[in-house]
Amino acid sequence: MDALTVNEAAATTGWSPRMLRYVERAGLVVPPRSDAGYRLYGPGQLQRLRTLRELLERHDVGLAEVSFARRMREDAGLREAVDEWLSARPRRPDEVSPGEWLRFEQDKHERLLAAQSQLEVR
Amino acid sequence: MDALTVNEAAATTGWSPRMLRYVERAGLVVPPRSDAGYRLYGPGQLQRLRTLRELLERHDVGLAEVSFARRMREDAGLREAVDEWLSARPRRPDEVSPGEWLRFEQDKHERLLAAQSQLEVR
DNA sequence: GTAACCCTAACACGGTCGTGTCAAGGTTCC
DNA sequence: GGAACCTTGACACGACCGTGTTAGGGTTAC
Repeated sequence: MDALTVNEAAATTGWSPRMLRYVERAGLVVPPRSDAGYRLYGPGQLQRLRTLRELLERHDVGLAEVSFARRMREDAGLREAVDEWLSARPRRPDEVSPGEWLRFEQDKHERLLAAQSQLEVR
Repeated sequence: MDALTVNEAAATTGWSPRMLRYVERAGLVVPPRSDAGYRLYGPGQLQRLRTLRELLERHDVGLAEVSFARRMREDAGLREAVDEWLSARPRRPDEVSPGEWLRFEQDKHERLLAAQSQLEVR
């Protein structure tokens, strides 16, 4: 009886039931089902949901990105292609000035924060 | 004089000038600038743009995903956290039935194709 | 000096991500 | 047998991704 239904699992992991279904759809935590098709979260899945949550919050990552990391890990061809492209840095060091490529991610973050403070003020 | 301006570089790499600026913003191919601020694409950048294009097409990946792969490569903390989460598979093999987690990506693809054929018909 | 090019900033638009909510219908439990 | 739960499917919504386009203003080259 140590298997929780979706609402119970949500309550003990900090996700919403909606998001638990979404996480399943993304292939990240897929619980087994009862005969009637109910999701049954065991201790393993619950732990996995909690650590996933930590991972996303701590490193500002999205589910899609973790999914992509998983895809790279499973698909050797993809992994090699990406790795090779990334390691083929320019012969002359004319390309990336350090601190430049951070702008992209930072801008996203700033826009997000700006949007949030708008909400708070309201 | 073996450095091309943004329009010329676009013509020889298959990107649009707009996208060349976007790719730069994503930190993937950042050309040096002339005194006046013009982007100057050398042979190295041009090659990199062509191979990037191949990579994206061949593996159905987006710029944001390559950017994320780069981020994982630079940020050891992130890389370790993601890798650890992904390798911490369930003790009992009750979690992912093979072929299940493919649905997510496939669905995306199908919806995309459906949308595209709508356009063609029109 | 002027045509042709470059720059950034911005609007626009369909698609995806993350999330909530609601509807129509099965299941479980008293 | 009805309340309280579960299922899938859909609409909604703001933010982001990929992309084109346009506007206002410098630069280059003839």
